Amino acid sequence: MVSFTDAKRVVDSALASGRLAILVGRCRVLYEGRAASKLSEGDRVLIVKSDGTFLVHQSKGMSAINYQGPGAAVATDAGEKELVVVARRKKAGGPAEKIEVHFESVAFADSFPMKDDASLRLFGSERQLSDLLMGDLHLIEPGLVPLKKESEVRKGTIDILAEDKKGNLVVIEVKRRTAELAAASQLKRYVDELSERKGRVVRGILVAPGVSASAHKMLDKAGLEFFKMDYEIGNPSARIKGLQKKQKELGEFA
Amino acid sequence: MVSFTDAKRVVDSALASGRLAILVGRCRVLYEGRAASKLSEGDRVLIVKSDGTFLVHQSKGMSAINYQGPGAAVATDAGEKELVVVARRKKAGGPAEKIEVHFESVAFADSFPMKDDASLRLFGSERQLSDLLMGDLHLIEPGLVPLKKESEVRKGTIDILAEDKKGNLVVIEVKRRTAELAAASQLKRYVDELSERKGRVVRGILVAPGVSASAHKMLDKAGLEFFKMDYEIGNPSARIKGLQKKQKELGEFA
DNA sequence: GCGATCAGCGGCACG
DNA sequence: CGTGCCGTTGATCGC
Repeated sequence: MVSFTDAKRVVDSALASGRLAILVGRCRVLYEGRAASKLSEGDRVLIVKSDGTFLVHQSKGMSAINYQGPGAAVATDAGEKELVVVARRKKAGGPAEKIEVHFESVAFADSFPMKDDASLRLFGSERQLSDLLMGDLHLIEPGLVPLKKESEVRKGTIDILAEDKKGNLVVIEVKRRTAELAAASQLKRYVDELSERKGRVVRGILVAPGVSASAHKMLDKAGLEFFKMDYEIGNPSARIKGLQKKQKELGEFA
Repeated sequence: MVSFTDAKRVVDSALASGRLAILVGRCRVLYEGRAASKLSEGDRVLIVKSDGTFLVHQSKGMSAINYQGPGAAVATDAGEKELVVVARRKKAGGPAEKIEVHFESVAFADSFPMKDDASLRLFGSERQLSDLLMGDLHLIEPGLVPLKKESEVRKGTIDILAEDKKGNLVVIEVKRRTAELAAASQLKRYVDELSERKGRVVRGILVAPGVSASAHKMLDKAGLEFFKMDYEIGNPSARIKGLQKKQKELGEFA
């Protein structure tokens, strides 16, 4: 058991010296900001990072039950009957936010210096798959050549803009997992905008490892296409295994 | 400093007895599964929950840099030069996943019993706002009456299905924050499906505290409408402040 | 700063 | 189990 004043000192000194503080104890939590929440008494882990990150974890589940992102101002108040740790934050364009953690007992409190200059190297992101695909557009369809990557249109960013052998513009949207309705709608937005701006037919191809039934139907109706893309991810690499044309030219492209 | 064998014991016994384990130390992390990642040496916090949840946190940022959800099988291996903690998991329909945390030193290791039966009560969710709105549809438009809430259609779930005074079906989609292109597309999917199934014109209203310019334009083009909804969130309540009709009947509904 | 999108999204609810 | 979608989404990138 840790006294409230000791626990307060741990958090205060951690904040002052850029260390990470960990508290474990019985507490209730109040949140008010973009939404509001109450969590009654229970044992939880509180992590306070030097950048203001504030995380309350319960005994189960992956997500913090209450949290505040980098930039939060953390204050402590040790009373007779409880220790209160408060995180306040004003996000740009949003309401003021506040989390109060009321500890009725603290089982553990300590802080740790955290030297860490490393950043994650991730393999298999959509962006990386899209890059790989750029060099292999002929696998999707002979004669398909890339025009531009990550082309900005008013309605978002087109993953790959290409041209087919007939000279048609082709919008390619890549998904790293099964494409659903939202992905089909997204592709349709790009194709609609581009076709309207160019005043001619624009093809659209959704490239993903799979597609949901209703997304596929929606593509059909809109004259858009789907290509199944398989890929393998190792460490440290990602590789597109091969592209199987599952469906071709559903619409007519004069 | 904690010995590798002691740290291993902490994790093993925590897993055996349903406690939550916390390790702090210098480590590198390897991940391979749906994607793959490498993170070189640095000081991190590892949390292992009794449900298999596995979280690696760096000194900054809100999100765990590597993680595994509930259900992961955690194993430890204390060697001469390092302590390895591995989490494995096979998600349904997904590839096998594995995280390896290689500790070269452990600054802290302990486990804690976590009694916690409380669950979060959240106020101001979209669902709640939608419920509030159901009782006040006349504020959006005189004569608007609710037909159904959370109505399932093939393409998703319609927040509120209503009927206007002319007998037109009205699909209402509620967003708790500024509506963007995706929200407009979502509404359009519902309206298109319903109008096709019913064989008659169906109105669609996007209700949100704001709307992006391009989303608004897209609504216009599709003959859909937008209503600005303001709300207040207190603890423990959420209240829709009042509805101002910002734009009415952009399309023609014979 | 707004806006659009990705995320190893996670989580939930419903078919 | 797939599918859709909300989330206090967070994080990123381009304008």
